[in-house]
Amino acid sequence: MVTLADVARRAGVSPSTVSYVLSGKRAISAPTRERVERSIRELGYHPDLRARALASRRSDILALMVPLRTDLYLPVMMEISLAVATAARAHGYDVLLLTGEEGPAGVRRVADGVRADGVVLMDVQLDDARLPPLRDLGLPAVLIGLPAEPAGLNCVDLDFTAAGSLCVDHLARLGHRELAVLGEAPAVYERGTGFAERTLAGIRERAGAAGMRLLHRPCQGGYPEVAHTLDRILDERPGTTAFVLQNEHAVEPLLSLLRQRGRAVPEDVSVVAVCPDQVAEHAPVPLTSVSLPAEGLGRLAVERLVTQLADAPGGGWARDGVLLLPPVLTVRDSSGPAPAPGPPH
Amino acid sequence: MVTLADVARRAGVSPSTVSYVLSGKRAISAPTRERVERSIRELGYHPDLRARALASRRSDILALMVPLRTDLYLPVMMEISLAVATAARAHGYDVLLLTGEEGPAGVRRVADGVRADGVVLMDVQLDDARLPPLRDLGLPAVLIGLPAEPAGLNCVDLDFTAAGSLCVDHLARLGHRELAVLGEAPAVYERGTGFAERTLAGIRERAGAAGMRLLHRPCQGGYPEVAHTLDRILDERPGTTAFVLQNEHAVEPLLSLLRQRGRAVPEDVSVVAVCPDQVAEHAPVPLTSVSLPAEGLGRLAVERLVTQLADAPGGGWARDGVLLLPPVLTVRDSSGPAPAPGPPH
DNA sequence: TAGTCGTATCGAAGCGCTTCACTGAGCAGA
DNA sequence: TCTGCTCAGTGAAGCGCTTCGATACGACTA
Repeated sequence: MVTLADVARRAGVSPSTVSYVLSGKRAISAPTRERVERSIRELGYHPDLRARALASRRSDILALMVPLRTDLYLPVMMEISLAVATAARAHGYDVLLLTGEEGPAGVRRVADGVRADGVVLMDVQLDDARLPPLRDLGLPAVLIGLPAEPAGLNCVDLDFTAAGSLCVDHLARLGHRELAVLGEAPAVYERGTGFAERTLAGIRERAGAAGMRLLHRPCQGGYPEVAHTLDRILDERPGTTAFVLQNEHAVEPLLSLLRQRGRAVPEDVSVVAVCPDQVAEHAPVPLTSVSLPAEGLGRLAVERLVTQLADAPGGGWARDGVLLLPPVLTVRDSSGPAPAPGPPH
Repeated sequence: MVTLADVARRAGVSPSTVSYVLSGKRAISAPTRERVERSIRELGYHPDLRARALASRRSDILALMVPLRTDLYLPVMMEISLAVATAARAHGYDVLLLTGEEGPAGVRRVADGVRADGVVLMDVQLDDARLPPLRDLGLPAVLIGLPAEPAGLNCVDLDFTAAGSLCVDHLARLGHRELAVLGEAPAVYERGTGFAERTLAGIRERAGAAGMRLLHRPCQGGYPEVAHTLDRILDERPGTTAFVLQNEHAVEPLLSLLRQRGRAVPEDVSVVAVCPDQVAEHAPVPLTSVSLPAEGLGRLAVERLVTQLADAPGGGWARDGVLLLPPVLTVRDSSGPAPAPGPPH
């Protein structure tokens, strides 16, 4: 193994000089730099990152805690993770992959063992058990999601409240008066996952303002579950002409079942979803949707974390707090004017 | 920060003793061990993993290279990744997340910088550019997938050839004589992704032996693409009564389109898929399928890598070479006896 | 000409842990 | 009684890099 000392010897300089050439933290004359660089090239030297991490007290590693859940939509989690990895690399960091399974213990492990300089947390609950250790240990962090108490925390998320409002605005403008929300799985609400609640809050508020009737039903993905939920909705509110959908697993079943029930989309019923563009575009009927900017969230999280690390290497707290991305609604084929009131189906 | 030296001082022993208590590499008398352990507890000591990595020449980190592709089925990649992370933790390792984007350079970076003790490679091509650096640098590795030249490499994969055969056997036994294969996206074949070819080989061989007519069409996911491919197939071979499906993105569209075309599943047409059980179970018609054991592959890869590291810490090559998991076919609702020959549709 | 400053480089002291060679003490066998 | 073990524990030398003074030297200023 070639070490920095070998490089120094061959270049006829001291090790510190080589180090400074590498880090650029001190001025080095052109001829010396050249000699060192040649020596590096000729020996095929690569710095040992472990030694660097120990001496410099920074590992150039970011930890990423990915949820290990079956009720979330994996492609979104995957896309965020890959965006985090890619963005981190672009900033010279590597990414350590932790699973949500580890919970607060994982945060402690990383902080205590100084494995990473900072951490990105996904799938943040309103009352997230990982936050106390984060605060105690002063580990620089960015959350993708919004806890109940975000004070002093660096958070990034889609503005789901505004997203919900946006969906309702769109439907209200089209003349719809009876709205049903097909939400995430019950477990998602039960464990206090903020984004589901926030979307609903946005929907509720705007529906109330617009004088629309509203029904909300959590819903597991899968045909039988969606069928059951849909039938209940149509039974209780036969006049429902609009759906807001926040569960990627329910997209195919819902569209398929609506057709089976004889409701044409968008002629009889409009559907607006909150989901990734890819899902909206590839649905049997391309969906009018508010896009879930998975890639953007991942990238943003890394950028904020990197900034934080540069500003306060020790682990000072974030300056800018919460950043909510404004939602964007794209009109596709699944939404249209409310049908003229006619005889119930 | 509490260091090992602090612990030693408080316990009244030398640092090496503390180290040995921690690692268990030497016998320590019960009373001494107790004193050290108490001292650790009282000081809240946690070893600095960077320092440990430097001194012990192992980082207890495994690198995982995840593909960054849009034509693969993300949930499978995600499931494998999470299984790798979980299994690694169970063996005391952390996981470094690399993206396929980095290619051979990523392998070099990890090896040169000694960031990880070994690497798990996903999405292995027949002629994979990451293998030469792997061999040159002697980095312990396990591939999930099978390259063209697996000699001396530690590989884990589903036996896709056998999986293909199994599908055909099942259909042949049900009396089907005309078979169509809806494969992965063309790009997947073009870049030489072994598993797609191997499945096809298994199908071809067995179809030939059974005297079945066979048609293979690569197919992108999505409705328009599947519709186009399906129509071509039914046009060229109107008598087709059986489909083998190897593209998760095509599941919903295919079933939906078959129904639209007036072909009942399984009465008129049987469909057998190679896909994760979850996909098969949640399809509109639960699919007879050969399961893709994503979780198992991830776990297995880690176990083999960990074994390899224990056996030959320096990075000797694997002993057992290639391990192909036997495929398992589960009969569900999408396959049935071939319909009696009748007038073409 | 002496004093001052800035620049380029060096030396050495770490970073916190592991590990090897060694020391004593206790004990069995001869 | 002496030898030869084993068992517990110690000390010190690293692991390969960073970083903080200190130094040497030429160029300016006064």
